[in-house]
Formats: sequence, C-alpha cells, structure tokens
Amino acid sequence: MNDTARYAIPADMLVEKLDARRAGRRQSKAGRVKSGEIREILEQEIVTGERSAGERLDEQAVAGRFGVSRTPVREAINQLASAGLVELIPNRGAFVRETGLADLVEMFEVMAEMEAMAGRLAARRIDAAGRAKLQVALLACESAAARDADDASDAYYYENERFHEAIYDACGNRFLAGEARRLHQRLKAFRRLQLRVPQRMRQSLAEHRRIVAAIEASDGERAEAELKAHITVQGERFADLVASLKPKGD
Amino acid sequence: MNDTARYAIPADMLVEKLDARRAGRRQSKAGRVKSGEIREILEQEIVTGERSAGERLDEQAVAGRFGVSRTPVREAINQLASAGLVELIPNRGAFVRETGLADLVEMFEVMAEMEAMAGRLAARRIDAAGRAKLQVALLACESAAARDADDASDAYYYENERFHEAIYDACGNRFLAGEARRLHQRLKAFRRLQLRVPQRMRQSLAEHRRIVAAIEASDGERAEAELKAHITVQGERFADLVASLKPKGD
DNA sequence: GTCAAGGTAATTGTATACGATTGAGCCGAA
DNA sequence: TTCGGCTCAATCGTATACAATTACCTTGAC
Repeated sequence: MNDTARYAIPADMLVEKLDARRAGRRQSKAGRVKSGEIREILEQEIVTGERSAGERLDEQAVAGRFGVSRTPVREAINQLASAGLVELIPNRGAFVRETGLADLVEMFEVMAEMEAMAGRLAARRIDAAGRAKLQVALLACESAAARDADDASDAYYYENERFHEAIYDACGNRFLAGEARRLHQRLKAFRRLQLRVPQRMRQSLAEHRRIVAAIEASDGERAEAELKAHITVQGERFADLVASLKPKGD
Repeated sequence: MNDTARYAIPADMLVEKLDARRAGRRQSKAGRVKSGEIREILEQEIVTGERSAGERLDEQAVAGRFGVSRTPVREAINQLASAGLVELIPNRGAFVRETGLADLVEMFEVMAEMEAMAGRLAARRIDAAGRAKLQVALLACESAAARDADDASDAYYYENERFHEAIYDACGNRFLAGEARRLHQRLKAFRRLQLRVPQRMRQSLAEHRRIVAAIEASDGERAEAELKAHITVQGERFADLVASLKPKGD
C-alpha cells in the first residue's frame, strides 16, 4: 500500500488496558454520546496496532459490534480521518493508514520543532504562575522517577505529559499549544513505549532539568536547543528500539 | 464571548466571488457529494467574515438553505470543527470561532516556524526534480509579478502558493508537508489580502529569490532564516493593515 | 418584586430507510 | 484464450423519523 518498506510496530508492545477502559466508560452514563466513545476506542485500536493492517473499517461491522447504528460510527470515522489516522476513499470506505516507522520519525521531527518553538517562546514570555506550574511539574517528574516501583515508568509517563503541557501553556501562543497537544496525543502510545529503554527515564529527567534552567534564565535559544534535542532523542531511541526488536521488511 | 478585545476583520475586505464558485460547482455533476461542497462554502463564509460573529450555525437552517437534509450539513460542520473553525458544544450546537487578529498573529507565528523548518530540510534534502520544480515556480512568480495588469495580485497569489508547495514537497517530510498545507489553507484568505499592501508583491518576490538561493546553496540555516522572515513579515504587514483600517475595540 | 420549579418547545444526537456509485463476476465475441 | 461490456451485489452517501437533552418561558410561592 505504501511506497516504502516499513516496520510494523507489533501490537503487544503497545497494549494498554483497553477492556478496562471500555468497562470504565460504559458505566459512566447510560445515554451518553456514543460517537466520542467509538472514536476513542477505534483510535486506541489503530494506534495500538490491533488494526495495524491496511484493513478496511466496515461501518456496518463496527456498528454491529458496538450495538449502535451506522450514524455515530460514521462520525467517529470522519474524526479519525481528520486526525489522519485513517484514509477516506470516496464511495469506497475508510482504510487505516498504517503509521510505519518512517512516518513516526517524520512526526517526531515535527514534534521536536514545535516543542522547541514553544520552549523558546516560553523562555521569553513565561510569567510567575507559569514558572510555578513548571517547577511543580518538574518536581513531580523527579519524585515519579525516584520511585523504584514497577510502575515508575507509568507514573513518570504521566508526569512527563504534565511537564510538557506546562511548557505549552507558558508559550503564550494558544494556537501553538493546541497543535502541540494534538501531535503529542497522537504520539502518546509511542512515547510511552520509548520509556522502557534502559536509563531513558533518568536521562529524560536530566534533560527536563536543563530545559527548566534555560527557561528560568530566559534563554530562549538554549531552551529551544534543549527541547529539540530532548524530543529528537526520543524519536531516535524509539527508532532504535523498534528496529532492534523487529527488523522485518514488509 | 472571548476574553481579549479583538479586531473584527471586515467582510468586504476578503470577499471572493462565492456565488461564482457556487454556480461553477453546481454545474459539475448532479448527484455529487454534497457534504464537501457545503463544507467549502461554509468555510469560505466563515473565513470571509460573512459569519464573523460568534453566531450559531443552525443545522436545520443551513440544510434548508442548500436544499439538503441535515446529515451532510452535520458532516460538514464536524469537519469544520476538526479544522478549528467552529466550536462544537455538546447538545448545544456549533458556534463559529471568531478568528481575531490575535489568533491570526499566533497562527502566522506557527506558520513561520513550519515554513522555516521545511526550508531548512529542503536545503539539505532537495533532489534534482525538486530543484527544477522550485525554479519553475520561482519563474512563474516572476512573470506573474511582472504583469502590470489589475489581476497581477491574483496571479501572483496563485503562483506564490505553488512556490511554497514546492518547498513543502522538497522537504522530505510528508507529515510536515501535510501540516504545512493545512495551515496554509487556513490562512489563505488572509495571505491574499496582505498582498494588497503597496510594494509587498515586489518585496515578496525578492524574498523568494533569496530563499531559492539559500536552498540552491544547500545552506539550511539561511533558508530557515529567510523563510521565517518571509512569513513573519507577512503576519506583521497583515496586522498593520487590519489595525490601520479598522481599529475598533469590540 | 424576585426567585425557584416545572413544563414545553426547540435542537441535537441516533436509528432506520432509500438511492447512487463502485467493483467484481459472468458472458459473449474476436 | 483474452478482452470488452453488462448485470448484480455490496457499500457509501443522503433522507427521513425518532429519542433525548437542553434552554426558555410560564407559573406560583415567599
């Protein structure tokens, strides 16, 4: 389907407790909007790799599976298409766009640039409240990383998210913040995986400290450089990881 | 509705021949997909300012106006929501998000960064075919600008688009290219307006030449700087123009 | 006169039904 | 045997119908 040979990311590397989520969602309210639910679940399934093939998403089948009509399924699929997760061929259907390694590298490249930009702007524009939030986020990362428990990775993952959000908020450009959040969301599962690389968490934390230092010093150039390196390293480590685990040409 | 006082962009500054477009589209085919048509027209109306107020988009009203049912209108509105042009409040409806001057400045800031990134990458990665396409695009810009006709602005506007597309394509990052196209599309009408500033077209052309020179020299840093300046200037000129024409607090 | 509560009207969200377009399979002719 | 056209089934896109949620207005009590 694609013109470049690509590495498929194995599903079991990215599994998140989907069934738990589903159950949790179900209990929320009886007649809640179903389109959003379906979108989330499908999105997870695609990102996770359960649907990694260039497979077609049959509206009717999905509708039957969730016990709803085609209408909310259509809305969900359209949203996925807007997010770039599926390709929508007129009068043909929706096909999941396999995000191969090449695509991920590209996305990390863009992500690095956006984060760097946010950092540069934040260094110049951050106010007292933002500074406080950033410090709190950094401390949370530290304490999460300090835990030697098995779920330290999960905890750090969550706090890492908060840390980057704090930078987005501080950049003073709400449009940029929104775009960065979108991309971050899309790379979520892959970022998480990447934390399993040995020593990565500790290294990430050190980078966070340097980033904060640069922002505190109002040194936009340095913040930009540190953040770009921070994200680029993530992309590279991720690529290494995938390549070393599953070097199969398609 | 918004927390900052903002400048409304007057509708008549941005008018494009909508009725002509509508007529042209209508003739195409009888039973073609209507959702896309509606999306385009609504998008134009919002960007143009015909709907600039924080007004609600009534599905039924829109459906009646176009002589279709609510279903395609819903799809169109959802797509607009994904594009960020309207805000979707659950069970309340869709409200056009007024893109004020502040938002535009933010968007231009991000656009500048993305274009700059594309240029930097293109300088390193462009191949012979891309080089040729870029040269052709530049020449087309030159000849469009050379025309002294009244529609020189329109012609240059079109060729300018092609020029930037050529850079996107050459950057070797298809994800970046796609994102840049999205943003470019969204800023379309405003870019066009900005060309009316005296001497702007000539200046833009000069900047294009410098950009191409940098790329040809494989000087990524220079290409980045030139492109960032190129877009930033556009944003600033645009802000000046709007501010000078209609400095009314809302 | 003001505030709160209930009912009603309007609008969104979902279900079902129908038409239109595409792709595949079959048949026939060169 | 192969290629071109035709029929038909499947699926998307749209229309219509219904359910559920929300906001507004009326009414009543303090």
